[in-house]
Order: sequence, then structure tokens, then C-alpha cells
Amino acid sequence: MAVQGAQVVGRVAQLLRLVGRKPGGTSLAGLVRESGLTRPTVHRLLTSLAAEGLLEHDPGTGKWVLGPEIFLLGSVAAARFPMEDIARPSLRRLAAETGESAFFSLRRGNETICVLREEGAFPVRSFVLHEGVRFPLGVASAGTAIMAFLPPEEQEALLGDWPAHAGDFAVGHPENVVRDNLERTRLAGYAVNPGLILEGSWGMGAAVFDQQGRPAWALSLTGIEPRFRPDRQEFLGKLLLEEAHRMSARLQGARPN
Amino acid sequence: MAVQGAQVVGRVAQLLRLVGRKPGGTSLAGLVRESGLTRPTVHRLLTSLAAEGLLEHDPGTGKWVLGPEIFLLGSVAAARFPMEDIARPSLRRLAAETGESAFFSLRRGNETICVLREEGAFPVRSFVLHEGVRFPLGVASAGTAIMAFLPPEEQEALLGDWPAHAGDFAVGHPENVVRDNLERTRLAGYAVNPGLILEGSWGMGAAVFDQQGRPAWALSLTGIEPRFRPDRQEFLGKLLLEEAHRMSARLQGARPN
DNA sequence: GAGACACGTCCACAAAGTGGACCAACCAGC
DNA sequence: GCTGGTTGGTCCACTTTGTGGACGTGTCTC
Repeated sequence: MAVQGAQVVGRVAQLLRLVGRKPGGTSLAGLVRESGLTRPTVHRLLTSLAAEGLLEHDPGTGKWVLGPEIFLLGSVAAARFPMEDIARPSLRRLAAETGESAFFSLRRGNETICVLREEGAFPVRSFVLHEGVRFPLGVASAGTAIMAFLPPEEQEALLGDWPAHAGDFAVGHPENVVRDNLERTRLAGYAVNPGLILEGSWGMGAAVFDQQGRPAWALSLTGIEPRFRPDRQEFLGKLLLEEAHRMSARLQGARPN
Repeated sequence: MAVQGAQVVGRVAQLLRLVGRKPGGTSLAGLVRESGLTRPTVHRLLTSLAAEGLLEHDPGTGKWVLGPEIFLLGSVAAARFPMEDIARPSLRRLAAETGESAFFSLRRGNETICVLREEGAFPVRSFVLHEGVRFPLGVASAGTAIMAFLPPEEQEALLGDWPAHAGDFAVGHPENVVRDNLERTRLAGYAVNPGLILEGSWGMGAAVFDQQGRPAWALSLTGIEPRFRPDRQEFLGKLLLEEAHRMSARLQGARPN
């Protein structure tokens, strides 16, 4: 490795992200598969992280979850990333007025990560999206909403080697379909995901811009397909854009990630 | 080291905690001093953590701060530690009714860490406490409130080797003074810190109990000495105990750390 | 009872991580 | 303007730490 002292740090970061994708916990075997590391290595790193409070091991289920130290450090870090205070009211309004679950995601490099959720009142819901879930840009409505308003050369950089960027999602998201989605998003102002990740689970999203005018975050709604018919899409899109604009205005003083 | 693969993990955790103590950032030299590690080691670990987004380096000030990935992972972990939703309303009421700044801390092993803050309206404030600050149990009003209601043998374990536990704070917190504080806290139900950390900066705290009846968290108020005179202490203590009881009741379903 | 899978541990080996030494830049004091 | 101290950054010989193939145990399914 190029930089000494970086291998373990990189592995630690990878394991924390993998555990963070599933708030319900992840098995040792699952982490071995997903990380590509060997079992003794993963086991040793996990138990070391747990000793420091960064992870926890649930002996009942055998699963590994994010630990109290991560929560504590995250609380401290939150003071530098104030968007939760700004996003929560918008999420509540979106959930209240639409009945769907509303989400706030942010961009991290070439992917989005869901940070906040506000459950809607409608009794049938999609659980494709929840805190910690990461998607490549262009996958899911939040990532499509963000990618559509990136500078054209940044979009081409991702589309140019779409399978490398989209990974396993490339199968359900052919490049031509994604280009079409991006174009329709630019025209409408909001993105629509017609069940590309999971059939029957639809979503709509709108980008939130930072003070440099870059799409750094996104608001989105998810639910079952009958709740996203064309007649209702305009209504949902309008609300999403309203809240996204409201957030963009308030985030002028905030620091993008 | 006993467990292979643990040394770097322990160092990473230590550095993250040290950086987390100062939201405004910490210099490389400061981290070298406080960690006891050599400069090449600290520098290499810091740049590796920054490459993963766990830390950030502000080139303008040269300081290291917690990065966006910590914030993201912390948001995910927050779903498993729901006390912020429960604590925030209490903090707002305490700050509104007293004018002082209100804090929510939790116990981690033998220390407390401040997680939430609600600033009061009174124009003169103490800044001894803020997010990320850690104190040994028995130091600061939050830690005194918690320690006072621990089982007697756990208290003796800490008092028995007080300098080892309290570290640098042992000078300003002699063991006999601490024992006295603990006794008065048990009688009153709330703790009073008469400027032991910093002269003129007073504090009061009350423990919040988990469903096993153990003191796992604390609410506290801080401010300048004239705001904590005996005639006003009873009023502040009553409010703290009310909010602490209210939180204890609501935290029955929550998971202690 | 056999086979598959998950989890945990050992330890020989090698790769990664370490820190003493050195250099450059900056700042404060005289 | 010079000197000394402090901070940040890097090199690389050396050593320690970290690794993973192999093995064992436990659980579950058929």
C-alpha cells in the first residue's frame, strides 16, 4: 500500500460503513463476504472496534452494530453539519401532507447516503430506503435528482463507465434508462424512480443546493406504486420542490460535505 | 499487545476521541502531546482517517476536525440511541425557564460525555461544558449526579484510587470534597458544582435513570456563580429533577449505553 | 448421522507500521 | 535582521504488528 499506516485505517472505515448500512446488524460472515477480507482479520478488527465502543456485538443475534462511541462522536460532529435541524421540519411536512415516508440524503463522492427519515401515515410502505443506506449517484430518486444537476462533465464521467460506477445496480439500471431519467428530471425539476431498485417500490426526489449552487443533498419520498400514479406525481413533485427550495434557501450558511 | 490487529484500532479510537473533544479543531502538535504517540505516527493516522472522510483537515487553521463520515455514521447510530428526541424538549424547557444553558450528558464507563446543549438567554455564560467534553465521574455536576446514585461499591472503586480516576482534576477535586458532594447530592436529589472546575463557573445536575434503575444520563445547567446562589438553587434543582423524572419515565423503552 | 455453514482461535510468516533523524516554514523575542 | 523555538511534513531501516491458511467447535438442515 502506498501510505504506511493506512491499511488498517482503510479497513476500519470500510467495516464501519458496511455495519452502518444495516442498522439491524450484520453477521460476521456477511462482513467477510462484503469486505473481501479473511475471517480472522474481520473478526479481530470487529472485536477491537467493539472494545473501543465503536461497534457492539449482540450475542443474542450474533450481529454487529454501530456502537455508542459512534453515536457520541456523531453528536459532536453534528454541530458542524447543521442540516438535520433544517431538514427535519421539511420531512415532517412532506410526510404529513403526502402520507408517504420522507427522506433526507446527502452526497458523498459518487454515492448518496440516507441520513434522516420521517415515516408517513399511509399503512403500506416501502423499506428500500432507511438511514445508512448508500446508493451510487443515478440510482434511487435522491441520487438521480442530485446527478441530474451536476455539471455535464461530471455526469459523463459516471455514465461513461456506468457498470463500474453502478456496480450491482447496473443490471436494473441500464445506462440508456438512466440517461432518460436524468433528462426527464432536468425537465420536471424532480426525479421519479419507477421501481427500478425493487419492483413496486417507487420514489420521487428533489435536489437541495448548497451556497455554491451545487446539488449536495436531496429530499425524497418512497412508497408503493399505486401511490405514485401520474395524476399524483405532479402534486408530490410540487411539494418536494417547495421544500427543497425552502431548504436550499436556509442552507446558505451551512457547510456542504 | 495482547490482541493482534488491535493496536492501530485503539490508536484510531483514541485520536477520534481527542479530536472530538474540541469541535473547533485540534492541532497536530496537540494530538501528539495528548496521545503520547510520535509525530510521524499521528500524522500518518490522521491523513489516513481524512482520506476515509472520518476526519478533516482545515488547511487555513491547520486544525483537525471530525469529518462527514463520522457525522453520517453517527446519524445511523442515532436510531439505536433515541435519547436525543427525548432530551431536546427537556433541554429547551430548562433553558427557557432558567435562562441558563442546559446540557444532556451520558455515562460511558467511568466518565461522562456531553452530547447535547441548549443555550440559555442570559447574556453571560460559562463555556466549560459543550458537546464532546468528557469528564471523569464525580467531576462536574452531571458526573456527580450520576456517581451519587451508583451502587456504593462502584463509588468506592472510584474513590479508592481517586487520583488515578480523576487525573488532572484530582487537584481541584480533593477526595474528601467529592465525598461530601456525593453525600449532599444524595440528600438533595441534585448535584451542585461550586466552581470546582473553573472558579466562578457553577453547575447543577440531576441523574436520569434507565429501565434498570441505573443512572445512565444526566441533565445539567451551567452559568456564572451569581446565578447559582442558595436562594435560587432550590428552584433550579426542582426544575432539573422534574425534567429528569420526566425523561426517566420516557426512557423506559430506550436502550442505555 | 452427514454435510454445510458460521464462528472462533492458533501461530509461522511477511507485510505493514513505527519512530529517530532530518528538513522546511513560521513566529516570537531581542 | 538574527536567533531560537515550535510546528508540520517526510524518509527509510528496522521491528513489531497484522495477516490468513489451517484447524476445531457448534448449530442447523436434510
